[in-house]
Amino acid sequence: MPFCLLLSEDDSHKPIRLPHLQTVILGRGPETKIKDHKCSREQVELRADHNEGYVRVKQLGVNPTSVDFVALGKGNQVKMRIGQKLHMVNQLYPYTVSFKEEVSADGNKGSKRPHQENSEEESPTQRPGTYKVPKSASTEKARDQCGRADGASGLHRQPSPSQPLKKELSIIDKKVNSGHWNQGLKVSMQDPSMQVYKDERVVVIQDKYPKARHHWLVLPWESISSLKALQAEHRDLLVHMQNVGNKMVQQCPDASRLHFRLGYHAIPSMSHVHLHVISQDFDSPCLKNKKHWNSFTTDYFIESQDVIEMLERTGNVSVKEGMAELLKLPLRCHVCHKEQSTIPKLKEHLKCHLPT
DNA sequence: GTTCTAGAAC
DNA sequence: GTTCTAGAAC
Repeated sequence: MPFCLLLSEDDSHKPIRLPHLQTVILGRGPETKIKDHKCSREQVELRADHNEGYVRVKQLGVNPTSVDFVALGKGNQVKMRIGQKLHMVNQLYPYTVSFKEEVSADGNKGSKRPHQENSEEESPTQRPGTYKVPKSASTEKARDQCGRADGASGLHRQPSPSQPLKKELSIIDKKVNSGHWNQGLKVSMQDPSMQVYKDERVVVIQDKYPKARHHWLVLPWESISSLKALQAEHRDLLVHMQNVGNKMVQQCPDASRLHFRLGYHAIPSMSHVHLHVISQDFDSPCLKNKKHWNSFTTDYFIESQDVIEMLERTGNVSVKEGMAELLKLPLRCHVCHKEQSTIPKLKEHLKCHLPT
């Protein structure tokens, strides 16, 4: 059974044991003997994976924690391996990690001790050896309109066990994982190659996984996390977003043949307010499951106009309860309202409503 | 948000 | 046996 230690490089205290898949929070305190007030009491969260041979390092404090001198930023995390150096805060208080085989009392390496098994340890939840690469090739193959799929979300690379110490991968980790997947829109909207329109207030990008032949997202430059954060002063911005969305439709060569809707998801997965502009063909390989379908065809999809009117009426935007349950409703055609038993059958059915 | 896969449904 | 979904992991 391997075990993992966090070693103080300047030997200021004893090694700290990092149990398998358990989070350990460290910072200023007796355990590290750090007294520097730039270091939070809860500066980092560490989680060692003994099977994969890395420690996930997440910065919790305000001041920078770094791995190999690259600052993480609050809330961000990277995987740290043997040979890499962690600085707890401000490039100070250096640490390394070590993974070693524990030698049991009978001298056998790796033998399980009784009553020490736990299900998580014995059945690693992470598949070993998966090294995900951006799926641009397959996505583009599936549909040209899918556009670029360059890793703004859902593309967390993992190292291959055959190359566990390759430093390049750690550097990629830092770049690609610098933020949770739900922050992906903030990355995409800043990427000029994703932008299809921009002005001083908003930017439009193609949805990376379009659920129809035409699917854009209109995002304000202003950082607004969700509908809940909207205030009366945002009314004109929302109107502008809707106008830009309508412009996107007008310039679309299919505008005369396809119907479009403009609206917001009641409970979006991605952070940063975004207006969906989506054609109603739902003809896309990226539309794969009940959640996808119901998020655009039930009241989970809130019309842009309704959001604006609510903001004008009440000064804020509230989302009704029970929205999440709408995602589990049976699959029903949005045109003829006929129920379909499975996604493949629904997709086959939708063909009959496509323009000829 | 997507991917992956166990196991339910057929 | 295969297809499909739901839930976990990221």
